[in-house]
Amino acid sequence: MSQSSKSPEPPAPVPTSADVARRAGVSRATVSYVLNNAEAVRISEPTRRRVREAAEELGYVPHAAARSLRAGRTRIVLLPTPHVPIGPLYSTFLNELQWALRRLDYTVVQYGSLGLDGDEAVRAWAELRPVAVISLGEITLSAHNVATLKRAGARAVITMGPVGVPGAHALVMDQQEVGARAAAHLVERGRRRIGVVVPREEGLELFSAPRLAGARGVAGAEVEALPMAYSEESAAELAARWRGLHLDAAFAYNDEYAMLLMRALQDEGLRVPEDVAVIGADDLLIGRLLRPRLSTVRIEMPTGDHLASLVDHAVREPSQVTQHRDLMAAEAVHREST
Amino acid sequence: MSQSSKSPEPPAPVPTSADVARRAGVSRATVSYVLNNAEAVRISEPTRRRVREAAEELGYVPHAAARSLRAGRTRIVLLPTPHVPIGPLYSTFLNELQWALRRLDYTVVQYGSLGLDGDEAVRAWAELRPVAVISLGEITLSAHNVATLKRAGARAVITMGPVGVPGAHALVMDQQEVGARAAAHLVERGRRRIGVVVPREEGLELFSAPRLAGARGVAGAEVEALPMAYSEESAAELAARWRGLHLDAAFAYNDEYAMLLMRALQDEGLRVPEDVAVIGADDLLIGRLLRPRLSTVRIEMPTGDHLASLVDHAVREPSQVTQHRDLMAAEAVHREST
DNA sequence: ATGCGTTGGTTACACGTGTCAATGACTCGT
DNA sequence: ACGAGTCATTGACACGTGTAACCAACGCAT
Repeated sequence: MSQSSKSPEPPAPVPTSADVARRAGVSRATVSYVLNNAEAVRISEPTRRRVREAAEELGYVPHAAARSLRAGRTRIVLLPTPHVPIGPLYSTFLNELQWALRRLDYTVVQYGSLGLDGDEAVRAWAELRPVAVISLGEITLSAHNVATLKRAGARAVITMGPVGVPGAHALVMDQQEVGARAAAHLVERGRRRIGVVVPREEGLELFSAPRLAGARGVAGAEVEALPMAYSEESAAELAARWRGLHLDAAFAYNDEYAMLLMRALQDEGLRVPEDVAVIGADDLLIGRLLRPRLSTVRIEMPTGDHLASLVDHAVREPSQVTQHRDLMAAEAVHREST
Repeated sequence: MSQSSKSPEPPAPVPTSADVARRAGVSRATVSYVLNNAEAVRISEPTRRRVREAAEELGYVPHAAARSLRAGRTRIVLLPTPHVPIGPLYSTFLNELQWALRRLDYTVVQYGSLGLDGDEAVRAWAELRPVAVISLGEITLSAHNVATLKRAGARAVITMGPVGVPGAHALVMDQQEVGARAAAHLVERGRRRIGVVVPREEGLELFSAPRLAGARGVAGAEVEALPMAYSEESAAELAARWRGLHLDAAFAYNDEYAMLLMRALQDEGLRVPEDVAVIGADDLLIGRLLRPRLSTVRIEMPTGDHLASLVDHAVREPSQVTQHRDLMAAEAVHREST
């Protein structure tokens, strides 16, 4: 609509610091000094003003790539995110983390592995020369991978997977704990045969597999894996054949899956918790809205700000010693469904 | 633990293409040609092999910043995200979008406005020289802002807010429609005095305000705004004073808020839908689990792939004509709570 | 007049890459 | 034997920035 003039396409090249210099009648170096508030060099106040005005008038914006090329380092934090919504708990955590990093003046780059194998994915990451990498464990990186990243300028490599990697700071978040707490809770309350609901959705194995394994490891519990998709149909289908499974308890990947299953079981005429105990995970608020109220496993996640400042610290002080911290705490919360 | 040698700190500088050239015994130009599979120039097969091997052995990884500096353009898509979890519907949409963009070989950069005013935020964005910007409307950008971004190399500026911006491709997503549909549905069913639940959480006004306004615009409805936080306490508090409000219906920002309120109302002894009709929005799966089943407004969002390919198209063919497309369709879904 | 510190600025290089134009080495047709 | 034409490769420049080293002019005491 508001097409400019008839001018065909002189794309009005983006102004550089040289343009600013010309306009202010000074050298490019002076421009750089002024705009970066360099204190080591003395520039007279009138000149400073002229430069600032020229920059303003031209709408000058420095070129981040050129800048970090010259500097030899970036402020990029790479955050390879899984390509499936992991659940509300992690979504909010990631969101929080991003903002905390942004506040510390980092540039957060989302980068998926995109089906590449580990080495290729890491190479792709390294191209950006990130100053830090926070891997959630979508791809498990080898010691060699960590070395590659570090040589490419990464001063901190943080893995949040279930297992630490040599050379990387590890924030171990062992999802097994979640499964273990849930199963233990059920066993305590006299249940023996536990069905563990495993999402059919791809990409969630990263979290669901350890949770299942954790449940398996609890003494006194026989567990059976039950694949189920996140849909009413799938839940109904599972509920329909429930009686034949001879289970007295269910532990679902998630409160959402647990709610879905519990409703389907009730619709099937099964009583919760008398006939079957149901427990979820993540302690979502909505889990408390059903009746009976859903028992769950509360997970103590590190706060986004905390992790961000930890990253920041690691960047400033690239301590040789690779720290391992266990940041996960999980505890069963008894409500009414168990 | 596995501290390397006693070597103090020779940080083993990251290898450049010059290093590869030296090792392969060729010039840097050749390396570039080989590694980029340049077809215009013919390089003998043996040389190609030598170069590839040298690169492999050194673990050479090109420097993205240098590359895009030279190229004069990037593949960065800037995605300024609101700093509050907007809701499951949008979370999954954004996630989908990111992956779709990644598949098209774009680099997605999350960048928050960080409390800066519009101009400053846009300047910060422009530093990255993104090839495209997808604004969700967290900050409303002026025509001047769009011009700034375009001069900085953005070939597509896409706003998803409620209103188009001159110069930008606009994917209008008018949230008012949602409120209007909800209110109309309630009026149709004989309700007159509608309480609209508005989240207390900051940052959601972006979505909640238009939805409220949309409800206000419906003839035959008296609407009252009811602030409520996303917590059981807040919901209970609102429910406790419900009778005094003399309302016969509630429209909540979200299915989640609706569920929270509905449960609180029921706990207060009010019958749904007899005493009060409740309708939510976003058509979340869990909304169907409560009894009565929650009525809602289903929102037809563009798929992530669709938007991504639209971005891609806009980047390749920077059509002068700025398109406006209305991508939002909303319809009320009647279940049991209204 | 010479030496010297201070003020206010500039010149020149480096960062790592892509690519145009030029250059040898070889083959070939006459 | 000699220019014409391919083949394989290289030298040199540009992209936009930050900063160390240098320099002109000035004031001022020797």
